[in-house]
Amino acid sequence: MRNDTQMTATNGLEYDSDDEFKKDAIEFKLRNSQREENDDSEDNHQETAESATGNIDDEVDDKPLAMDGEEKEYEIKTVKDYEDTQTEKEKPSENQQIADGVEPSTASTAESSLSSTNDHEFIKPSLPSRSGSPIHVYCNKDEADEDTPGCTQTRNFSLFSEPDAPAHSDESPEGTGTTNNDESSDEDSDEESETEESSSPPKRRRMFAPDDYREASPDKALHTSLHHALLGQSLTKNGQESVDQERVAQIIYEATKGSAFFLEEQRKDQRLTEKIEKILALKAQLDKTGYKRETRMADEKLKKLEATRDLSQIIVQVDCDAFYASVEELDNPSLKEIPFGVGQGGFGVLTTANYRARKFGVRSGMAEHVAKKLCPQLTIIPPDYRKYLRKSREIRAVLSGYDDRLEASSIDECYLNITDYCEATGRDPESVVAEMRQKVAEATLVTVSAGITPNDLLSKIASNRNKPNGQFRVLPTREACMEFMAELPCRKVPGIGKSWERQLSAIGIQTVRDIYPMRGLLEPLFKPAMANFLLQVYLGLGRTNVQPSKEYERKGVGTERTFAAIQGHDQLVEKLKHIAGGLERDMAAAGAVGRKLTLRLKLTNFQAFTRQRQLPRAINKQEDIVHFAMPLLKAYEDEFGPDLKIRLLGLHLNNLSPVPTSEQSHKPTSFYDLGNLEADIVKRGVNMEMGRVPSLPESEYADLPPMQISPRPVRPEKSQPEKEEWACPICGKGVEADDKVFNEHVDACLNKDAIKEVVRGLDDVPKLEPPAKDSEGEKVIPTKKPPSTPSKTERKRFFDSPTSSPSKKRFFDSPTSSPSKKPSGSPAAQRKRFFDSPSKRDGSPAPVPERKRFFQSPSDRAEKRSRTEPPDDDLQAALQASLQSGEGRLPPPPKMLMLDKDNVVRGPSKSPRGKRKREAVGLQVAKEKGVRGIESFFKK
DNA sequence: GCGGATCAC
DNA sequence: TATGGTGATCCGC
Repeated sequence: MRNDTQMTATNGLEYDSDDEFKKDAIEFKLRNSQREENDDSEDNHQETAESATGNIDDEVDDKPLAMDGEEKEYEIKTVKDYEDTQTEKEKPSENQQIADGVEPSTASTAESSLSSTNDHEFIKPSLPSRSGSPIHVYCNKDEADEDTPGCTQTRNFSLFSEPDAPAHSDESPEGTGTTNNDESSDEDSDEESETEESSSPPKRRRMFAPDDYREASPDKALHTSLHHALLGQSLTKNGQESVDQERVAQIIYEATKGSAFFLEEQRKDQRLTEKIEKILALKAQLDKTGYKRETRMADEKLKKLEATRDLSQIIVQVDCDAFYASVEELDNPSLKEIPFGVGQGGFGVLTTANYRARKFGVRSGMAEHVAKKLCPQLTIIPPDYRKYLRKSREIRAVLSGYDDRLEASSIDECYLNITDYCEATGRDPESVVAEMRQKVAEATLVTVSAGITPNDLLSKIASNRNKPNGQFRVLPTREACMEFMAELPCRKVPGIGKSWERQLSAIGIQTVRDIYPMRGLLEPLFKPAMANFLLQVYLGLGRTNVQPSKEYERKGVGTERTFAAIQGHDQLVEKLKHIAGGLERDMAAAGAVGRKLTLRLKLTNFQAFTRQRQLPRAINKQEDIVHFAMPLLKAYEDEFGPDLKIRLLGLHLNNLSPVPTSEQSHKPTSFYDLGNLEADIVKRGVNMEMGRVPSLPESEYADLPPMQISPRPVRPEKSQPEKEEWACPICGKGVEADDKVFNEHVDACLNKDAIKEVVRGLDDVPKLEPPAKDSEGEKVIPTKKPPSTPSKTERKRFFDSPTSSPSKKRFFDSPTSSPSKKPSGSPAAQRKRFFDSPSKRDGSPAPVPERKRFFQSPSDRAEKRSRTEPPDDDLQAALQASLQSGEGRLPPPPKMLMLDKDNVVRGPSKSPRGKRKREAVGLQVAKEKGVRGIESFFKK
């Protein structure tokens, strides 16, 4: 029954539709359009246009890099489909509780066999330390992974089957010389993973060990590491599981090789390699001298952290499946049958790709030209952020029925605390979430995945576990949480990216479980913050407070743009003014002024630099920005000379404080006086009438509500008259300094007809009454709001702002963390932010930070972009501007060395920075002059 | 405090 | 021909 629904005909890639996007879409019409992506003729080397570019013809092949039972997946689920499958699958299992007894060993054996048989020697075959404690399994469905104790998962419909096993086994490596050997053992591993596919954790089919380079020859090391680096950060995303990553890596490598971008990646990778070598040296030393004391200290730390564990909350993370792609498919169902990505086409990067495209190894964040090599028939359609935003709000409207204080962490992700809801309704979390997802699917036709656990960290990871269209629960027990984390490859942990993955791998930490034996080394080898973070990860701790994003304080506002290389004072200044203009708009929208200005630029060789200065006064106007930025620019010009050639320029303002109200409320000059999101939308509407909205370079937070900006003298705050009033960003009037009162007032302002009219339906989180009213017609979801108990409500009101993007900071901010941490924010923020203490949760009214105000900010970057945008000049910038979102982001770190080493050092300043910069110049100049030997250039 | 790096999305 | 933008944190110096 899994494939029933679909079976898509893959051919006829031609757009049959007349959809609007067709016009604008930049499509890379597949050359062999008649070819099915499934074409099995293995040896078809595409001799398509790519050949022009040479090199990789032999490696490329039009067939997907994975071929398993693909076809079924991509169908967009209709409500009907949903219901059908839903009933059969979920029904029976719901609530079914298969308790207990599965020996943990099940999992560990499966896992170890997996890792040991796999091609990666780098995965420790170890994993001995398994708490022998009995664990119980709580499964909902047949395919539930029995190896994940304490967890339950549900997949409602099988349209999206688990990524099946890869089938490419045979034609493995071959490819290019460098990388294969060591990894070539993967034939068998493929087999293995095939059979064990259903087993444990997310596939760990990484083809390149981040650090096995150490065992390889230098040359090979370079390639191995670099390949891995070039795979990009969305490697771990869904839809990639069955892809032959090695081949993908090879193609990417070939397509990238030699470019400026590539060279910079190499440089970065080399720096990291050196850093790791130092770490290893230190480790060797510690191994010799022993580190028992450190281990003891780590144990102490663990004990303290353990004491902060809070299992009382039910935190749900909801994540849309291939969001942008899904929305596009809704508009144009024919897209379901072809591999496509959302991007500007031609020379940008993809913001997302549908599952069909992912089969080819295409991922978000990937350069479009590279994606095209991986999948010649890939169609690229331009993004329509308004559309996504609308859909996003529809989804939130449904979700808000379960937690009206949900936290939107991005356009397609939300955190909810459904503790109250479950309590009030007496329902079980899983059925609640299943229902929630179903309602979302019915109302919006978009499927979402969810993670149900005691905290945000676990939920974030869990929601990915059974994606797409599935849910996964980790029971609120210490054992379940730890087991869940234990088997996880570190890279899956939010906060651990490419760099940390390599560093950890280097000292033998591949999975979270491996952290424990190394606990004593963490602090000495890494920094306290990271050490602390890792211990929390090991314990499976995370934050349990969920609150509207707007309650987080904003720290800075910035604008930057990439463009065709420019050079020369005049051009630089002109560009600077342009960027400053954009920043002024963003600042206006943010209702802020800043006292620290940062100028950032990227040379044509991709090396980036920043320089900042404190300002004599807070500013937010283009004129001032340009004025104060000029010296910074000048400094660069002086340093680099007339050869300074850049591809990106950016300006950022930090140390924000709200625009003086006097100033603020009296300038009806622009839409921004409305001071918020809605204003932007209004403006956008205007733009709309004039035609296409300039590519909104959306980014994830596009839809985030305004954040707060504390009044500046946050720190000292002496003379601050007690906060009796807060200024309403809309009407400018002072309002009682009470969260509730204030927000109500703001809401009221926002509801004013004029604005409301235009913006209707676009509220951050639409009110509950008319939930899905305008959604696809029929089904109106009666998302009745759960009667929230006062006490819990109080919990939610907790305001202790984690000063920042909650998702990041929390990691390094342990409850017990060192006192040193700067409270960045009002003193009130000094309190622990991320781990609510039980007492707080239970009602103590959140202490309101001093003079907290509700200032709007360009929370919605999409919109910001839309207004800010392409003042003619750079079309390119506009294109570039449109970016990523729904999914991954850019390529990661890199690897090997190249020039330098030695030389370069000469010259006056020996400061590392100076050194680097000169090197940069040298490179740039050398390149321009066609100088071959960098050394010689410098020496002369 | 600054500049570089890393990370998320 | 040719790899984004925004915001935030941490680290080394």
